[in-house]
Amino acid sequence: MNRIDNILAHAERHCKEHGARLTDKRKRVLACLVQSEKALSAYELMDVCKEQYGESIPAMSVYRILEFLEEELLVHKLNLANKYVACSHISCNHVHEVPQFLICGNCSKVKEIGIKPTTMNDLKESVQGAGFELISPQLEMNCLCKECLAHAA
Amino acid sequence: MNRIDNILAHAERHCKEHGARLTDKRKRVLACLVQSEKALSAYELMDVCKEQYGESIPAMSVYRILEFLEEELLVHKLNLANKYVACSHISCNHVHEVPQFLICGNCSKVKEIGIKPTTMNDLKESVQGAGFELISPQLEMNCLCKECLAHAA
DNA sequence: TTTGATAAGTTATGTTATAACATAACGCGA
DNA sequence: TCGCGTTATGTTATAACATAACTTATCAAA
Repeated sequence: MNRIDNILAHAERHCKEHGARLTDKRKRVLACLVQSEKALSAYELMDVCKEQYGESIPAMSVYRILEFLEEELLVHKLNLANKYVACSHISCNHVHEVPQFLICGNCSKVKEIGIKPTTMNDLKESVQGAGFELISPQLEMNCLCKECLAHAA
Repeated sequence: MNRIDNILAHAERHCKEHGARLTDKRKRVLACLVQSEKALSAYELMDVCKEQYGESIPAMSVYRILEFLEEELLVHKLNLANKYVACSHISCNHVHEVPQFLICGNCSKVKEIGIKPTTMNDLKESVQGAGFELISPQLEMNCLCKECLAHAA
């Protein structure tokens, strides 16, 4: 059983546990995202599905499927880039913390990292000091990955 | 001389210093942003200019003007919200640091805050540990402001 | 006053996202 | 297994955000 199938199996089990249905289309969209290893827009995802599975899913459906996958925590939306990325912890069984994302501005590669709780707390304090409350401590940061940095240099 | 005029005067001086022209339209767009005290999309800005000055500026021009104002560091683009906000330090004379933004997801109010250098360094370390390099340490965070929190409660 | 550069106008189009309504598939109790 | 409600998907239209490419106007310096 390869990596992708393993992840999909986990995803399926995760959905079943609370009566959500990971249909074929949903599975296919998720599979595309997992394979791509980088963030894709809904429309890019449409194209990839078409290429990989010869099946065209209308844009509207892709958005709905992404919405579903987000609710299931199988996919994250990156608001900075208006793209979507598979959660990198699908096959870990632990409940994962709020993710922080590093997005390569050049190739859309995404890395999900954890941030030290103390750093996060410092941030929260600054925010509260300013009279705001973090809705979601999901930080997204514009970066360059090593490879693109090397190319640029 | 009121607050807005004061800011505009500073902006004008700032532009003059290196030969950039703060034209009437640019000044008007900036004035709208400063007055609004919250983030506006390019199209909202169009509407506000129309209301406030009875002048309609085509969307295309608004985008170009925003681009100019960004280069002059008079305006920041918030990628998280696809909106634009006036820099809150126009009339300070000090060179300002990279800003961090708190964006109220409900009313688009924006607060520009500084983050402790130590916190920022912690972040940078985490990022580098993951093989990425921050392009811009301009963080944008989805928040709720006090007022909206109170309303919601 | 010509000229060259910058700014603004105009039109077309690309990209991301949602609304609104129709149809299909699925799953459960009668 | 039939009917029915729920959920998923299809379809079409349109909103919202953004850029490209080309034209015209304005301004300031030679």
